[in-house]
Amino acid sequence: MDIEIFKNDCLISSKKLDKLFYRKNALHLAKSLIGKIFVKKEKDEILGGMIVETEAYGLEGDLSAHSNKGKTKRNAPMFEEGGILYVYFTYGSCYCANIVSGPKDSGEAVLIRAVEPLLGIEKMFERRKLEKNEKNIYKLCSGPGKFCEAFGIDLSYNYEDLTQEQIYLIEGRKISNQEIGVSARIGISKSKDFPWRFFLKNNKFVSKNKVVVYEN
DNA sequence: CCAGGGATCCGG
DNA sequence: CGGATCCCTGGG
Repeated sequence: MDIEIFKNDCLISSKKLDKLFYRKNALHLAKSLIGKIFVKKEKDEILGGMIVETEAYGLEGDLSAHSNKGKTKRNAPMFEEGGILYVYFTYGSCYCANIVSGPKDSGEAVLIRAVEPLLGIEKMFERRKLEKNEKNIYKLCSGPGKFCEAFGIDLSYNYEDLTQEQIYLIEGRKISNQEIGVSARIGISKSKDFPWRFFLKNNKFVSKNKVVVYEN
């Protein structure tokens, strides 16, 4: 079963991304994930959204990465080969989803910080317990915890293989380098100034715009 | 701005 | 063990 997504009346390529796509390092992956479509198939529903904001974690010298002090039970997915999900629970309230990158044992991942909802929007309003109106569309997935809540992602999706049928990414629209903004990552206290956050410029679905933006 | 919330990690 | 911290969110 193939799916079709229309955005601005243009059919977006539905080519599923393969294992090789996820093997690159987290910084490179974080940037190339912008514009890709995250797809989750449920029992009687398909959820989809364009990734508009990401952060890279776990490369050399990154003190804020969960993997920075070696493998533990929680961060173990980060040490798998790229192409699976790493989901964790934080602040006693929400889940965050990362896409594991690089070869096995590299300890790298990319946090999905925001997506632009495209499919299954009704369901997302339901899960996020938001009144359905124009303004609230921007609150559905504009943060890592919000995204997981809207898409129904919890610990049962930890280690989920993105080359399988339930959750995967498709090609989406081609994004040029000039369309991608760069900044420091949000909500961390170590390795604060690393310019490892990427987002689609002028997109209303990114989580925060009030951050220092670096030259790309 | 701030408090809630629970898992995880680290030092004693 | 306890206490601090945390890739956050929602409500002032």
